[in-house]
Amino acid sequence: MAKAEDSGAYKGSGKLRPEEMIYQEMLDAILDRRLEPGMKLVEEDLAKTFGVSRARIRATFLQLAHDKLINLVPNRGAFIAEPTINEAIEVFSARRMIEDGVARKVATSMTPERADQIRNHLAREHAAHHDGDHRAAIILSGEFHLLLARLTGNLVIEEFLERLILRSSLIIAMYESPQPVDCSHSEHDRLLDALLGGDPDVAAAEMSRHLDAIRDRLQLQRPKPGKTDFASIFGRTPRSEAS
Amino acid sequence: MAKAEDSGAYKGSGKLRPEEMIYQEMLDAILDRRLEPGMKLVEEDLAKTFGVSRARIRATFLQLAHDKLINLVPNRGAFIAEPTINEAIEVFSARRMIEDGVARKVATSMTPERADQIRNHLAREHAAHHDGDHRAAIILSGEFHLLLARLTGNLVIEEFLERLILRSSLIIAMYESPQPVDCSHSEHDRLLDALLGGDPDVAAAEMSRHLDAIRDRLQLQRPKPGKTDFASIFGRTPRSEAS
DNA sequence: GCACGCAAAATTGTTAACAATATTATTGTC
DNA sequence: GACAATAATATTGTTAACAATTTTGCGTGC
Repeated sequence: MAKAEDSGAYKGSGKLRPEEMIYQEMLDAILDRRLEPGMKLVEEDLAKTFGVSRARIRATFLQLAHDKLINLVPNRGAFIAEPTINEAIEVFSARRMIEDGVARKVATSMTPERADQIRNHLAREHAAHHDGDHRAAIILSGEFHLLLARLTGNLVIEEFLERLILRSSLIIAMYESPQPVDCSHSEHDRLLDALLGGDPDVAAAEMSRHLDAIRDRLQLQRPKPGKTDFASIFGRTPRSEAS
Repeated sequence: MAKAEDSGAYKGSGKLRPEEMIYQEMLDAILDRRLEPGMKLVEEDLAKTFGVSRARIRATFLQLAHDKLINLVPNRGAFIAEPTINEAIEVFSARRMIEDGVARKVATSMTPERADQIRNHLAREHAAHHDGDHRAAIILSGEFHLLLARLTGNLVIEEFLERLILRSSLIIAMYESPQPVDCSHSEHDRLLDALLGGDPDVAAAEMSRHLDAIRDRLQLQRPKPGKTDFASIFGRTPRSEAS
């Protein structure tokens, strides 16, 4: 499916290191759910697919495992992560803890230029929604939060939040409700209003509400979705078929 | 100096995976400044020292680089990180942003058992100070913050803060003032009082003050210490010696 | 004496082969 | 026909050798 092709065109000047390219490709596949949670990742298959050595794939695995996007099991291999309900709750709780602080800082250091930057981004979000581009909308929604993190001017926070947002994307892809009631763009509008207000407490409260809302829109009651769990799909216990 | 020896005694049951052992040993060496900032880490030397293959060392490097404790330069190798003054400031700023939230959460979820856990830890900190064990004091001081993170019950926060505290330890080791006025144990006492008070705002304010105090005790005015920067050590510009 | 360039050494990056482990298929037994 | 033991296969873990790159040392010319 997602072979490496010849490529070299869409990545600009072609100076990009192949290792980052592979990481990015796998990332995209995970967030697109072309690679489903629980799926086994065989080193040699991937190596052949990308036309690199196993060692390179192994290094990429380490990176993905560090971001909690795959699980590395000794002697067994790599598997797409299957964030549990509890993990999902903890991730959004952690984000609230951090992004409250982000909102506070951004609210108290607002400038006209920064406000324009945010408005600019929101316009793109609205456009994606208008065009019905669900995938772009999800990505832009994440990048909105990343933009706020960047406005704090703190690279440490920015980098950590970037990873946490990626992890959130996997969680959302895994637990989102069948009919995506994705009204988060209007929540982002409200967030901008709060940030422009300049009151750190109000901004933090609005951020908390927003992140809780995202979490609450998820279908976090199912015991464990994903993978090829036919038993849950067909609502019966497995039995052997007649040969 | 820090050879692997035969070892096997101090790591308990001996079931510990060697990869984690190597990471831990290198970590200790970095925080002890047996490995100085800027120092080159040659793969083969380390491989022979620890009696493992270069591949294993390479994997360990990736982990350390992810924690920002070493720098990985393509085709050049690995170097002990030299956090800049700006990085130091950002790390403590990030910690304040996060640990304010931690303090808030701990203050509002305090129980007698948890209070005892904290008091228990403080007793160990005091003991280390009393014994003049500087190294133990620094480690325990970091673990105090980690304990609070653990009390939030959020593994995401705990793991991130663990890395940030390690990074802080490197920064402190690099920038601490010659005469270590390490009065942070009394600040931890005050922090406990604030947490017991139950007021989240008070607890957060006390945490902010404490982290700012640590930062302010650092000698963050020097342009760039570490390495073999003879020019700054001898206060003169380099010149060639007569052969 | 100093700068430049070239060659040698050291070091990292990569590949391929081998060993250890886990998974799957097969066979035999009840 | 179901279950257990065993062999065959597939996959991961590890090692060693080779290629590419950088660093170092040396010599030459100015």
